[in-house]
Amino acid sequence: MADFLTSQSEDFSKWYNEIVQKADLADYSPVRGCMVIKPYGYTLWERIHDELDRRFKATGHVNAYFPLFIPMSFLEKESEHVEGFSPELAVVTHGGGAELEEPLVVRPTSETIIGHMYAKWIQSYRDLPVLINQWANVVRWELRTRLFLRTTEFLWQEGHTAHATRAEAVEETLRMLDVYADFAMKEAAIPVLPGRKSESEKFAGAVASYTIEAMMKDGKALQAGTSHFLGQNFAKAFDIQFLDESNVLQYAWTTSWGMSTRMVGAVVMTHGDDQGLVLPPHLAPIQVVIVPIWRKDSERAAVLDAGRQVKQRLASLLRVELDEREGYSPGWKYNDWEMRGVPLRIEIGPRDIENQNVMVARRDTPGREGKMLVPMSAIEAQIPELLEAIQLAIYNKAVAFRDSHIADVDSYEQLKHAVEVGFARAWWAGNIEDEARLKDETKATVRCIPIEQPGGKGRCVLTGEPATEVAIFGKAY
RNA sequence: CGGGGCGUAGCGCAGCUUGGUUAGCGCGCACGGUUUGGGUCCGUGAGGCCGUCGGUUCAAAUCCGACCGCCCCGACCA
Repeated sequence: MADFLTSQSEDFSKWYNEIVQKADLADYSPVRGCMVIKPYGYTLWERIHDELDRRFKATGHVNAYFPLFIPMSFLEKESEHVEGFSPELAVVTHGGGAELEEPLVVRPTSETIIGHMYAKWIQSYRDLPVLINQWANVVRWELRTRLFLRTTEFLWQEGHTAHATRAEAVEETLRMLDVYADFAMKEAAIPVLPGRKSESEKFAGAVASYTIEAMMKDGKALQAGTSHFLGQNFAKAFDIQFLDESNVLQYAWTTSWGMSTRMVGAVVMTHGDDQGLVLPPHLAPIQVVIVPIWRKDSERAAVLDAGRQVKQRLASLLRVELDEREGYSPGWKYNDWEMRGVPLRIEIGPRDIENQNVMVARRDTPGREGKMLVPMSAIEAQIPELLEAIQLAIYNKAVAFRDSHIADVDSYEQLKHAVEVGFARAWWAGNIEDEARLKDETKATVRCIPIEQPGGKGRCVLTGEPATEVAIFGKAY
């Protein structure tokens, strides 16, 4: 594996683009910055969708769908919100062959239109909480794009909730942050740092934004999911009011939270290697691929039959495919599935049938060390276990990488050095101006103020003033 | 919008400096055979308005100009 910490960022881009291409995840579209997600890439997104959706349902959320078009005036109702998003809006000015009276914005996010609907739906404290999620596409006209990480249009889910009290809304915000962190760690095997966004990095219109930050293989930070406490800002802008138990008119407290197709990019950049994609077993659309091997036509039937039997025995336990393609050598197939990141490969040939075993190869351990013989009788017991072992192994590897590239620093000089090869962790009491200075001088930003704090007091790494919190600093995507 | 690179077959590229046969190579694709335990090998074949427009010239992929587009690095980015 090439070391991207010391190399140019062009090299990392090249490596990343190659994996996306080799693994057959996505393609460029005729429209600049818009990505075509190919079938295999989409199955990966479906896995992410399913795992997240399961968690949303388990926390009492339901799905709904809101329109793609939002009247421009809706965005203008929340001043910070429109200010934050206006540079990146796609605006529809014509429809039905005529100029529209009011331009329509292609949603960059849906707080406004959902806020408008919630105002109609919420009258009483009995209507609360409203816990709705939508799976949708959004458009943000970014100047510079990157497959999966920042595309003009992307798929995501956005949850929007309304609550009767501030405490409930704050609790919801943190609960969903926790859902994201849990998903990232347990399913995507990506270690993340949950924390609060700094003032300058928070969502336009939020009271507080929370994030899970992951470290990519070049030491840069990727915001992998966000959860916002919106206070009463949007409720006031859209008149989301209700009568409480004592017949007093109150503004609701709202939250929003989202995770996007960017997660696919995060998986690539966290686990991928020179050979291609490496997928965590829990997310892999295909967890095990069986490659049949035969030399003579006379062996073909028996080998395929054995392959089908193995597939059938495993099918109820995991996602398994048998590669029956004609005209490709086993070596070619190995390579093909390795590029696609399939965690386990089972090879079955005449020798294996004779010895009543199968050759199993781990994607996360290339070469001979990743190969082992498993008795045919033990596959139901051992293959799922192996997948769990891989899931754990790649997570631990990612944790080890990240932790060895986070430096605790207590001087600005050390911070500058640390963010060149990873994250820095230091006391922070800076304001927006200090953050701007930090970015100018180091290209790094406050990635988050972690939920887990060491306690005690220190001196701000930039200004030297007293500080009560530590922050994570790094360069971001 | 600034800096750099590049537009030639589906993909990756050579040819351009010094204009001149029918524009080439690798991969991929189609067909036939051969092979299959780490990307088999051989043969045959299909596939091109050389980014667009204009200029110079007897003659332009090649020289000149303009434009368009793409990639990378910045700026921008909850």
